[in-house]
Amino acid sequence: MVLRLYNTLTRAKEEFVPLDTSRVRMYVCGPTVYDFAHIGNARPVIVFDVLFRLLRHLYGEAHVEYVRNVTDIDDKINARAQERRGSRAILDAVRELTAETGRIYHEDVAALGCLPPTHEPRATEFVPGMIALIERLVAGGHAYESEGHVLFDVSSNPDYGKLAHRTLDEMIAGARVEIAPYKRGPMDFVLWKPSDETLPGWPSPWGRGRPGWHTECSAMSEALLGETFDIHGGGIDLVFPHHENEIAQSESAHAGRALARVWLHNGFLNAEGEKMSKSLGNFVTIRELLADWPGDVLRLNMLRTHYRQPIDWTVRGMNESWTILERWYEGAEPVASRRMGEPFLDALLDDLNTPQAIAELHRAEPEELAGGLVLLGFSPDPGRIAARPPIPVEEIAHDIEARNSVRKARNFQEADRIREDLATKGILLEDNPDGTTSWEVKR
RNA sequence: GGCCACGUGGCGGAGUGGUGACGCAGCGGUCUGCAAAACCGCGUACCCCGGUUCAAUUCCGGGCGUGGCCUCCA
Repeated sequence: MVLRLYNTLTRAKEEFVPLDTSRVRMYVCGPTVYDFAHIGNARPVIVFDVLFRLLRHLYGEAHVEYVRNVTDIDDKINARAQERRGSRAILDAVRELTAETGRIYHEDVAALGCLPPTHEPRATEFVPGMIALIERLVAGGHAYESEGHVLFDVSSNPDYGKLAHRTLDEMIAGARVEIAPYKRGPMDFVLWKPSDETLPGWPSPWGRGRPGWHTECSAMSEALLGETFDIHGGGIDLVFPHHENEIAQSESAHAGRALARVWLHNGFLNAEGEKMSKSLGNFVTIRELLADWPGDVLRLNMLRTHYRQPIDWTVRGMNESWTILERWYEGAEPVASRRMGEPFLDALLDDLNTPQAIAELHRAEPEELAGGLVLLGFSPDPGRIAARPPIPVEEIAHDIEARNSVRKARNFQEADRIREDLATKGILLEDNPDGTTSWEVKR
């Protein structure tokens, strides 16, 4: 049983060997809490939840540590809080916004069947560690102060670009943005920036200010997982600059010792063939989807595509996922079973090939089906994906009764009329072999 | 402009140097008053052009197309 993972750092599938099998460590970049999470944000959460579950299966539940941070220091948060602060202090508005958004996020992600991570650090709890990290970088000649900012000197890190697989020259050649006057090098990035009285800020050797985004993850991962850990994950758009910069600052602060050994990145998600964006109006939140679809359906729909491939998120696809899940949940043995098929597990071990694993589930015996579903984070219980209860159940029962009595009288014309009538309301009748009639919602 | 992915049947989606994964839809059958569900059966797909090879969808080169990153972004 060998787990192989595609490492962005080497661009190859590698055998996964933890530094310490009694403490397997994974860090995944979590949400910036200023707005509802959209379905694209759900992809890494679900993908890395599956990996978390697989690692727990392989190494034992007590031996896997999963950290997913919450970014609650950010200029988008400040801007949003400013809009809705009213007469309150900005800090109160920020606190309220991040607390509320964080709560919604947790509800959404739980509905998608994701386990809580082992640790969920918030940036505001780790500011002293960030300052200490920056001080180390300044002392080591990797960072400099300029106009109240502290910047990372990219030229001090010969490895810079190793994750993105791009040289400094290539990046500078492709730069499309004006270079801030306080930067020495065009690719230098901010570790610390000044805050005026209207913004959240913390005292520091460089005055009252706040950390840059990349700094948060470096400080929190070090505090909770140590200098070097096993897996660092996130969306593919984070490869550059976020993860590249995390590597640069962490490894510069740690005498070149690796930040993470394996870097994993999930692909992007499009909606109905188009990039999801607010301007196109196809920006769909997890919350909105959960109003119309069971969380398990969204989860399966996500897992039917390999995590590194792009997904085209469509209503058609979700309907298909729902159909599959209904059949599975009816056929799966009660959840007590934890047995799973070898081909199923082999598929997951091969760089988390969930589409292949799902194909194996279609071939599996009921007990193995249940075991596989549980490992993937599903709850094989028909009630969990039962039709929502919008339906006038009593009225339907009454109609069915009426229909069955005319059927007994062999008045099939009237029986079919009742069936048609219900069908126009989206209710599909099924006459079972034992003489009973059941119904379901037609989609 | 620079860097990087991807292009498989009606649709979704794995995979492989040589017998058409798997699912959804569709069609045929069993069953049924008729349906539905369930079960059984049915499909000669790999963007184009070259090259390597006994053999390429799979490897190499070129082309076309789609998408991503280079700026906040999962």
